[in-house]
Amino acid sequence: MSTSHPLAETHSASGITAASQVFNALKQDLIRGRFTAGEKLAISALKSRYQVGLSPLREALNRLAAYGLLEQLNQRGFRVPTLDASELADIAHLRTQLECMALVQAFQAGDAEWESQLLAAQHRLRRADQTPGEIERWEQAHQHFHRTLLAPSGSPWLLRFIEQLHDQFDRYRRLAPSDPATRELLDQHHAELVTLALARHAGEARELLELHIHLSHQIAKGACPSEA
Amino acid sequence: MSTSHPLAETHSASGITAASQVFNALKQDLIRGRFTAGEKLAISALKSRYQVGLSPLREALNRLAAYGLLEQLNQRGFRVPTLDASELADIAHLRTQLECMALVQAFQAGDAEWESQLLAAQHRLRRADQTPGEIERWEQAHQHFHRTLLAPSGSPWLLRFIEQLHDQFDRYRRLAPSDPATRELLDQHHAELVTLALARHAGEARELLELHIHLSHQIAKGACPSEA
DNA sequence: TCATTCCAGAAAATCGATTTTTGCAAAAAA
DNA sequence: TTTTTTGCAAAAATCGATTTTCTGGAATGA
Repeated sequence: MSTSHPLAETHSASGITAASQVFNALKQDLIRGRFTAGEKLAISALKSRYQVGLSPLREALNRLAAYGLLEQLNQRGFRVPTLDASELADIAHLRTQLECMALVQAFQAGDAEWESQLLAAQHRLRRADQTPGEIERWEQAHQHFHRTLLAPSGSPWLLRFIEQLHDQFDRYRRLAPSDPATRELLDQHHAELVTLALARHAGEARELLELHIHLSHQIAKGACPSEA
Repeated sequence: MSTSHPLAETHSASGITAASQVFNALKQDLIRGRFTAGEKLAISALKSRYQVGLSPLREALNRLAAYGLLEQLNQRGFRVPTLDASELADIAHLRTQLECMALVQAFQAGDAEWESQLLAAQHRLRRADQTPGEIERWEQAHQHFHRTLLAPSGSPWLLRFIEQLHDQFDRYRRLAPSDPATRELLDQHHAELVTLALARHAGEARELLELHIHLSHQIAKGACPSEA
């Protein structure tokens, strides 16, 4: 657990269900690592933290459990999944496989509109700082970049799974320390990916994406409980 | 919608949460096609159909929406997803990719225990009839066979996605008509897959699995709304 | 001493009622 | 006629209270 967290200043953003709001807020907090891995969530605490009633809260918890960001114990509530090096390896490996598939498809289907959106996304990512105060903006730009890169892939289910794995992966990555030099290197990958995308060099892009995920994996490992 | 459906004779099977029970029952009914594709679910009707209160019912609906067996409209409840030929193609294609990946891994990791379980699963599948009265038993044996085939793959997330796609695929397959000759052919595949698995002929098995899914896809197409 | 049973207190799950939102139809205005 | 507004029933979403289940420690018995 961590600091307090008001859900919304302006009471109830119009037309959006309370359950969805808690879902999104909780999802973000889980990915950001605001809860301790393995922690059992006290429902009444969440209730006051997010300022909602039991029903929408429980609906959000159920959705998150189905999504894989929470574990549901039989009659003992919900718990934050633990971090585990072998699971991270599984996630990283699958990400590589699935994202490479989507990348090749995107290269075939991507049109001029996609190219401009990709350039725009990369530009926004470049401009965002990874400084503590701006980290959320950067994270959003980063996610948007990777999403844009693969978007033209005509496979909704593939993109869905990739998104899910990305969220899982980020649980680790955002908790792990990283040095500026490595961050710089990763950011360089983004730029090179754009270049390769515009030129439709699928093979090279594929290799670079593999490398990109592999390096991210190395960093993310830092979040795993130390080995005995 | 269809016929009535009592959830449980013996009120509340011990230790299992009501929400989970509705979840499972609803999930099965959705996969079996007991609801019309595109239908909007009347919550109060489900309430009496499954004999539960609102809270556990809504929790189940939320979980199913996160799983992809329901769509959640903004403030207008839940609807059964429509059947669409292009989505089916996406599902079938992805199944091929993912299951082939898992198959190769399973062939490497599978041990003697796996081999016997696989033989057992295939035997049970052979003995089960696809007659109307026995169809549920066959479906269960069929699912168990495919699950066993890929089980040794060391990738929990891959298996999770495969399971999810399988459920999606079955929504189509179970609605589509099939002739006995084709069914016989598919069942032959199962037997051959076992043979190839025992011999660890990954390449041939891979091709056969591709063919198997492709043929299933052809059948499942029959469930899609007719083209204009 | 160790294992088992029993008993609050706490937490989760569920229910019934209330509040909010939607959908539709009838009335009013253009 | 066509479009917009208004009002009301139906449905969804949410709340507060109740019921059920779990947990850990004290009491009991071996």
